[in-house]
Amino acid sequence: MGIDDICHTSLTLGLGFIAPADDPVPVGKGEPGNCTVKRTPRARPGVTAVEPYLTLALSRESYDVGGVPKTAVAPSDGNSSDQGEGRRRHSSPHSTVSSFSSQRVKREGYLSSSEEVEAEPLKAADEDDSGGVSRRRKKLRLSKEQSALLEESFKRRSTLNPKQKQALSRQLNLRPRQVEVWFQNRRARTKLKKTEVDCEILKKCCETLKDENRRLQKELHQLKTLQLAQPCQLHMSGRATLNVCPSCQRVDSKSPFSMTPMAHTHNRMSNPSTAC
DNA sequence: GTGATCGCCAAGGTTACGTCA
DNA sequence: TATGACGTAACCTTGGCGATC
Repeated sequence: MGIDDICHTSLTLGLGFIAPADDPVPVGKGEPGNCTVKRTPRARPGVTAVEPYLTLALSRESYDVGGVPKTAVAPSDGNSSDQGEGRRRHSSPHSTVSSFSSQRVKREGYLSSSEEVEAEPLKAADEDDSGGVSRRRKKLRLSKEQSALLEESFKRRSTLNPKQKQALSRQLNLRPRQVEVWFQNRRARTKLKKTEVDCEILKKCCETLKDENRRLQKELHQLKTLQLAQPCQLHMSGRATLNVCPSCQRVDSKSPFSMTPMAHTHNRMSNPSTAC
């Protein structure tokens, strides 16, 4: 299928299709209360409601139980910045066709009735005070219970497979996408925190090494001075030599004239992390 | 075996909202 | 009460990787 074909398909089957704002569609067949939600594609600022987006379903029969076109790419959840992750993702490695796929829709749980968990956050985000279509995303504040459960899950595993995500989203009464985003952000924060901790450790390590270096330089200087003052004592046997580490120039303070190599010193310096 | 596609993730970043001092 | 700082939910972009077709 070429680009032209795709374009024709979009025009023929889906261009300008908008679920009527006053036509709530049922969501969540098995959900308690069988709530309804206005799944209205929200317009971008300055863009009319007929902004083209793709759908292959024009009739109500083509909706799944979640009330969402099974193969449609709706304009995601609506505000200007979060338009169509599925439209833009993999723009480089994947083709235009691919980026018009239903990735985002699937992620949002639109494709599968089993994935449609709840829609209240969407509903809240869909309408402004005047009952019209809001262009702002409604930020959800997770409850303490939700946060605790998410944290607990994150402690067990920092990534979720689709089943786990689904189960967790049901348990939390959140959309799978929300669980996914939470885990992504959580992983990012964890890594950032770890990086900060590592940075502090390295700073301390660096200071320690600087101090040690200064001390060793001083020690070396003293020994060189001593060597100049008493050369015969340092070459009494003709075999004894200063035991100086070639990399850090440290002299074995316990036995400066030993014949044994300073393996421990080399190891310490070649692996700075063990030095701290 | 190879290429296209898909799904997921990481990394690095932005935006917008809620909270609090 | 207004405001700025901060935390964070939600999202974007680019790119990598494994699985599948």
